[in-house]
Amino acid sequence: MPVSGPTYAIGELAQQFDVTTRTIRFYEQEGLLSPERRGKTRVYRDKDRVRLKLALRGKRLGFSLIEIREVLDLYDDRNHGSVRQLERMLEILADKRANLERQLEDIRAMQRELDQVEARCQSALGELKASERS
Amino acid sequence: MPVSGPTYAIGELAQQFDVTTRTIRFYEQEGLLSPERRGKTRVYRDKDRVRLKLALRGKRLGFSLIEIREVLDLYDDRNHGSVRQLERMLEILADKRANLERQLEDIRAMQRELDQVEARCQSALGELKASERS
DNA sequence: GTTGATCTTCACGTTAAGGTCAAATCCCGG
DNA sequence: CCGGGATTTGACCTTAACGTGAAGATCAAC
Repeated sequence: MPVSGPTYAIGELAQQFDVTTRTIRFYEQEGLLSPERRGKTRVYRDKDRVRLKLALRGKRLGFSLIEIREVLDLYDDRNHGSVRQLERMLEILADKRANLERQLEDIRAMQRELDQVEARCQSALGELKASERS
Repeated sequence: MPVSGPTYAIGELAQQFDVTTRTIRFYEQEGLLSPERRGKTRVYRDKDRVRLKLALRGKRLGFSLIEIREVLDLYDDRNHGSVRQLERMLEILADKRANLERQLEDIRAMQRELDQVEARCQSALGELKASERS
C-alpha cells in the first residue's frame, strides 16, 4: 500500500527551495534524484523532496555532488549490500563525521576572530564619531 | 623596532600547510598574500603565515577567495577608512556571522542524520554477521 | 663547475556546478 | 480546439581554483 501522497512539478520544487529548474535537472543527471515520469514530464514525490533538501544542505556544507550522492545512496538503502559494502559505508560516515568536527572547530575559531575584528571596528567607529562631534 | 622574526621560503610554507606552491602563488595573485622579495624570490614572514592559515580555514568553510580577501583586508586594517567603510565592514561581518550560524545548524542536522544512517548500517551488519554464523 | 633542488614567470588545461539560450512539446483554462 | 505558460532535451558558455608543464635563473653542495 504505497500511500503515494502529494506530487510536485519541477518548477514548484524549484520555488520551494529557491533553486532553478536547471539545478534540479542537473542533480538528476548526476544521479541525486530520479523522479517518475508522467509522459515526458517529471513528477516528484515527497521522497524526492527529502533528497533534494538533504542535497542542498550538503551543498551548504561544502560537500561535492558526488559525495552527496554517496551519502544519499546509503541513506535510502533498501538493498543493504554485502558486509564489505556496509563496512565501506561506515568508513565514509566516519570520514564525513571527522570533517564536520573540523568544520565546527573552524567555525568557532572564525567566530572568535570575527568578534575581535568587530570590536576593533566598533571602537574605531566610536572614536571617529567622537572626533566628529568636536 | 620591527623585530621581524623568522622568514619562510614558499616551499617551506607549502609543506607546513600541505598545499602546493602553485596555490600559494595563486593566493598572492588574488591579493590574499603579499610577501616581500629578496631579488625575485618570495620571502614570507609570520604575518603572511597567519594570513595563509586564516585563508585555508576560510576555504574549508566554503568561503570564496574573494570573500576571504575581504575579511583579511579588514583584519589587519591599519587604515580604518571612513565611517562609511567601517559600517560596511560591520555589515559584512554580520553577514558572515549569520552564515556561520546556518552552517552550525546544518552541521548539527547532518550529524543527526549520520547517526541514523550509521545505526541502520550497524544493525544490518549485525544481522548479516549473525546469519553468517548459522 | 656541474649537478640537482628550488625558485621564477608564462601559458594553457581541467573540473565542478550550474547559466543561458534555442527549439520543440506538453498541459490546462476558456 | 487553441493560445500561453511551464517543461523537455540539447548544446554551448562561464567562473573559481587551482594543475601541469615549459624554460630559464639561482644557489648550495660535492
